[in-house]
Amino acid sequence: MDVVTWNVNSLRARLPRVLEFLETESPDVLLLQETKVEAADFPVDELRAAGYEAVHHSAGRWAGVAILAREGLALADDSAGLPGEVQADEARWVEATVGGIRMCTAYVTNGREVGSAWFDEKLAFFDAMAARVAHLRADGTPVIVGGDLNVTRDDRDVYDVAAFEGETHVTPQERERLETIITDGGLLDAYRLVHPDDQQFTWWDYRQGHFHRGLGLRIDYLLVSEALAGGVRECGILRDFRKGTKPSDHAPLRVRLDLP
DNA sequence: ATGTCACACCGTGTGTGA
Repeated sequence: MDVVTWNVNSLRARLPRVLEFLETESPDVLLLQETKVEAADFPVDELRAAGYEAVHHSAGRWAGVAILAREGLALADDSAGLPGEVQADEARWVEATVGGIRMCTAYVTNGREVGSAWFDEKLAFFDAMAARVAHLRADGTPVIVGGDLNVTRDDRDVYDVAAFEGETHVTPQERERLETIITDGGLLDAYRLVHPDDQQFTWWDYRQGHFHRGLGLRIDYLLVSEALAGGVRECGILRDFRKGTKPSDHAPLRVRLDLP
């Protein structure tokens, strides 16, 4: 099974690239973040024409998450929102079951400035995520949590640690919470599982030619239950989709796994 | 160099969020 996570930075603006992706890569499941679309405007028909069913949690011009599954795969028991999240109207979490796996996707709050109310909201969102994945673990259902978690796991995931001194995405508070999500959820970071020593990024600022200069962060993740980890064959970042016409500032991240 | 992008708004630029 191929599962991909991709922050598309507006599904309407990115629809041509998303349809291109579905056509050329034909993932089984595509987890989307920052769809930035009203629920009534979600492109259900275009995606169905491409052979994909969707569930989504949409809140208009900001945030928004969705799960796409290839036709023929049952996309069941979808649930929008994260229990315990502070801003329940922001559309940052949705989950559904596909192929016996509980697929969860998150678009974590940016946090803006360390110490701000937005930063506190970000830490609270991580805490709610940890509680949710612990609950799912207790249920015994295999889980994949994918999304833009807006935090680097460690310094290898940052192009220049000095450039991020005092900034969000690199603080111990954020990183400790990511580790707690991984530990409490019984999860593994699929990219690190396959690439224990590499430095590759999933996001590059649009400005200053950062992509072409190789200046990015690894802030998008696919976290898989331990029960699935043995089946992981491949995990990689599809950098080509950060190139070309009107790209997102994030590249898709894909895991290929054999189901237990 | 806060240098890009996307969205809303009666709009042909400005504010907001990333």
